[in-house]
Amino acid sequence: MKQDIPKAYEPGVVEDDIYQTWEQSGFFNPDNLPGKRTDAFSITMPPPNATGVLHIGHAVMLAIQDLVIRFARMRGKKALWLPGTDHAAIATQSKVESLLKEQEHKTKHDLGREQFLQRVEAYVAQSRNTIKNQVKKMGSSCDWSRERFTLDADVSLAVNEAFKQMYEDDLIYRGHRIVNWDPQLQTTVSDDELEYLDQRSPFYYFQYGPFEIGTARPETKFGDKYVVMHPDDTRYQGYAHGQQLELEWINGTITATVIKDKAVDMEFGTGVMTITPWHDATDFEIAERHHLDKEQIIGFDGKLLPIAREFAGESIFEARVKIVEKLKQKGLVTRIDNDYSHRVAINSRGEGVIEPQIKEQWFVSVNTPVKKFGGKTLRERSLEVVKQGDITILPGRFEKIYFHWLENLRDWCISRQIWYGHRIPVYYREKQMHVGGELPKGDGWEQDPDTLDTWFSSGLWTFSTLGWPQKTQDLKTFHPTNLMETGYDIIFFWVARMIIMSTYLLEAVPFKTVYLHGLVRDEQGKKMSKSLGNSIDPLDTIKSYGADATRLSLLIGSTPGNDMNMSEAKVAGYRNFVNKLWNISRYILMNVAEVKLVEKQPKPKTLADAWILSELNILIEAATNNIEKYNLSVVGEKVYEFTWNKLADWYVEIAKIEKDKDAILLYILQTLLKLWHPYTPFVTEEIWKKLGTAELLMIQPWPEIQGKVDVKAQRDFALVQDLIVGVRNIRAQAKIPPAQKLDALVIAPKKAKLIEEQAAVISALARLNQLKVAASGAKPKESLSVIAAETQLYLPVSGMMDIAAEVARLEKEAVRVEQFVQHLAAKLENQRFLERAPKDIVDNEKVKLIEHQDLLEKIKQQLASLQ
RNA sequence: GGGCGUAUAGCUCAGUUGGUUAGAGCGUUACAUUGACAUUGUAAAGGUCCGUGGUUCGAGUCCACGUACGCCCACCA
Repeated sequence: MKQDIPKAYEPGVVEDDIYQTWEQSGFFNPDNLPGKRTDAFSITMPPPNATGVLHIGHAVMLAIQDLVIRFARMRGKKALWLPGTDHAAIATQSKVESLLKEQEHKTKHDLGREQFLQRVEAYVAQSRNTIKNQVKKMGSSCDWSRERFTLDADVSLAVNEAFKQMYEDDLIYRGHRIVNWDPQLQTTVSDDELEYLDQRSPFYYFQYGPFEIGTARPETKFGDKYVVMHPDDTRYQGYAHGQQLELEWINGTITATVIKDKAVDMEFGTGVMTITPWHDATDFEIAERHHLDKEQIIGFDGKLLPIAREFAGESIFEARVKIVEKLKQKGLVTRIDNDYSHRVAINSRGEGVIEPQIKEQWFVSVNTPVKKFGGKTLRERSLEVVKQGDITILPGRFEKIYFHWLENLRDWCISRQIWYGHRIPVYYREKQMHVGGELPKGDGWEQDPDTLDTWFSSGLWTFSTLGWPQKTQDLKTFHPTNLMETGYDIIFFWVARMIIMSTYLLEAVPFKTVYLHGLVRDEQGKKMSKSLGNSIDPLDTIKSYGADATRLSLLIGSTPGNDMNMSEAKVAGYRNFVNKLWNISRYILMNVAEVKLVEKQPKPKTLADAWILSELNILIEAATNNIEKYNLSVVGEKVYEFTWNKLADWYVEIAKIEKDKDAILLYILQTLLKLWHPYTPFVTEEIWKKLGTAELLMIQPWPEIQGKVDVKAQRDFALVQDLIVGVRNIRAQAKIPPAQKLDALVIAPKKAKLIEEQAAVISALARLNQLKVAASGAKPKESLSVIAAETQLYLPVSGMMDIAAEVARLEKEAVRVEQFVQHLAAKLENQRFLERAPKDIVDNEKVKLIEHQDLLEKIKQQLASLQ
């Protein structure tokens, strides 16, 4: 039955329909998969922000995870890819705040907590579907029936339970600490969410009693009554720790105390500094060490407090200038360095300049011994599971980075002063405190106004999505998950936190393998950004080139941990390939007598058959092994190479000459569609439909090797290729049209002794030339048989020149091969090599020697026949 | 300041515990081509594998130092 198949593949026409078919089949849900499936394979999708739009970073994550999960599904696993969205507390809240300001000129305080949160929820509900539909555009085969949102009731329950358990185990405590305070968003910001801007600003030197101190922040100096120096600093040996000095300062005479502490850098400035413990983390630590007073200078609104007297109520930037002026008048300014550059911390989620402040916050203690870890701490346990190999991080070098980070990890501040998010499950009534998710009985209980750091709930994501703390069947089946695939930029934010939470709460790792993909950059390797105008929108490329081409361009040429460059030209290139695959299929389907499924590998009848089937088997094995090892790019390249350079360029061409290849062509096509499916699900599924089966490709079993790899066929076919290409070149140089008959002769000699036949072709070419050059017109005396008769038709006199070129090429080749043979022979006589090199390498070299001696012999024969 | 990387063709990058005579895609050039392919084919040109030493029978691969670039972390007031 001949089918009418369009000449070009049009992704835009078919992709949405195919996705719908997949979704309706129910096979995204592992419970519906056919057959008996005992092994589970699960991936939890890193949840995109609910209010976001799909960007290229999501696209790469979806492409990789979909590939892996489709592979697992085809290999007969109970494959679950659990999708979700994240509430992204700070980002979402500030987005809604700015909308409110723009549209209604209101702040969140005008609405109040309850109303404002309703607005946020409405906004989230409306934009959540957008990203969900965009995820589908990529072809993501995730189980939407298990989709979770980080603020879902059951997920929140897990969050409260985790908090409670950790509190009861003394792993969560409340304390005063320096936090990064964002006066603009009125919230604390975690260390990981800080960004630094290089700034050039004046650096002032002031006279502070007998000392000269330097600062870039004069406005914090009101309360400075401790002067600190290094205990080993010989310049200040005359001053003793604890010594008190009377001195003139901004607002009159004060008493300063000398503190000796090793935190001071003797090389920096004058080696003396005053400290402001309330607004500087280093100073805070010094103050803690020596039990010094801490005074707040700057309010949470970023304005100076009454301690600043006449400057009270002014912003730090206004006050800075005035204070310097006042000190100048008092003659206390010794010099000003206008060329001082330092870094200013800002909130990466907003724009506020960070002001360190002391606040009462909730913390997770990473250094408290945990009973169930036999006294190990959360930090130590998290290090251990990776060191022991319970978790593998790809690429390996990130394990080092992970260790380094954990070894230096400090307590984790988990409270945030924003409204949107998981509210801290703690209730207060006068001096009573109740920890737990439910409002305690009785009147007058107030819940803590703060919310939890997003990463606290994200840390539970692999199991809160599976029903924990309930002991669900899903949790039992799918946890620990098999793969966590995410960008290397959030290894600390998220990956480490998941390991901490899961090892503690479940006493199990959250995942067995971590695959960290790189950043997607533009073709010059620059970061993509809207302002540069160099970003590629995956939704655009899907529209113009198709989801399959978009996926390929993200999958091939990308290795874990390394950034990859992306350009529209690259996507266009893969669109060409997808179209090539389409046309190969089109040709096969239109030219076979009967389209049908061929499950068993047909018997090879000719050299070309044996060769292509061997190549296919090699490909199947390489693809399977490498996907299992997450060498995803390599597999794409190999299958690509097979499809284009082996199947299309050679085997399909040969099939035009040799007949009776329907079964093999169909078998190869089917196998290839399966191999491609995890990479390019849409086009393969579309072609599969035309094979006359009602079953979906997505649940077909992954191909297995059938039959043996015929090494001899591979070697012989390589010679055939050389011969054909050589003859074509000769003809091309002599401007003679290609000869299909000649190709046919070489590809399918009538006799079995293939190589000899080829030699005969060569020798026939040479002989004919000689004869023609002789211009005698004499008939060849020896029987050149059919070969000569055929070649005669095409071979020109001028071909003699090309024979000379061929001889030159072969001679050159002979020299090179001979050199190599000598090299190998010498090596095999080298005692040290024989003693020291591993046995398999020695054997390998012996085999190579024989092979190359053989090859040299053949080249010599060819040469002889030409001369 | 501490840590982790990268340097291979004009461009983007592979190169698997050291073992052929270093590869691919794109681009360039030549030739062929209207075909299953307006998205095709065959080939060619193009390399000091950043530099200098070292280990080894053998180094793009391992080591040391240097140079250039990138990223992450950090308490220099």
